[in-house]
Amino acid sequence: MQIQIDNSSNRPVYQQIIDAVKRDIALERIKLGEKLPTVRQLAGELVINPNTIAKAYRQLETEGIITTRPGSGAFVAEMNSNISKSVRKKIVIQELERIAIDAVHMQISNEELTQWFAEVIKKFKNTFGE
Amino acid sequence: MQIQIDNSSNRPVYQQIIDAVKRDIALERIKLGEKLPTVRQLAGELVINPNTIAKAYRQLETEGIITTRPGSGAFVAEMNSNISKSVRKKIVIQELERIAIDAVHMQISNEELTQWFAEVIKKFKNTFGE
DNA sequence: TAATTGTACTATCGCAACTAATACAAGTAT
DNA sequence: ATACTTGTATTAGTTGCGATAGTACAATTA
Repeated sequence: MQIQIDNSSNRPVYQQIIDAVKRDIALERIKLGEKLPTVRQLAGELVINPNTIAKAYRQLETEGIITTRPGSGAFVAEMNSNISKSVRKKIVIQELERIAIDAVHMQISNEELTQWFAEVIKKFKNTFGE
Repeated sequence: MQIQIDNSSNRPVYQQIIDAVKRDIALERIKLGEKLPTVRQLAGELVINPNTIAKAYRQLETEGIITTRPGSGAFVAEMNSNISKSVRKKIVIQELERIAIDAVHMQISNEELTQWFAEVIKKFKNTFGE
């Protein structure tokens, strides 16, 4: 787990931790069943309040990304999305549209954007759904 | 200009207005030089404080999306991104990665995501850069 | 039994978002 | 010229979120 907190970012710290965990799982840097750093340990490393880490872990558990057990630790859970297919599509499309809009206003060409998309996809190809 | 404000959303109102204007421009619902609703008019329609609209317009002007003139109104400006190419790429890649990560955890397949991407792109194909 | 781990709770601080009211400056219409 | 419209600026106050701090609890591990 290598997490870089950007204090100048307007993205909340607890959210940056959630982002990092999700990213590392998607990139297979941490795998199913592996243990995450403890709340207090991560808090020490990053020099932030343990409550902030706890908040991130709590939300990750709510989302089904990890499972936690007091006395034991936090572990990477199996992937099984509890949201319905239609809702998932809605969410993703919404995010894709925002990118497209941003790209238009940045005067990025259709071809460029498509190529960048392909590059990104390649990075995660091992962990996509079946 | 048809703007829908979602008060239950955690996205700030002024940001939703910015999103809507950018979207309508990217979809060619409003075109170069056309006039936007006045601050007070929009505030009346959406039943929100004029200052909130003003804040959105001010930021849109800063980004170069619109030009405003007191006494006259706000108008759609020409598209010319002032950010460097490398920075633009960095921003877009970052957004694309976040989507990919979300998609992985939602167990969306590579093929599905790619198809959705293509669908979205098609909507905006007229307004992409050259 | 003692140490570790995640959770829960309360209190506090700082900041962003939003509302509100008002005044101002620049353009438009007559 | 005069009156109106338009975006801007300023100040003040409220609300909610993010983060910190300290403490206590429950479950697991050694």
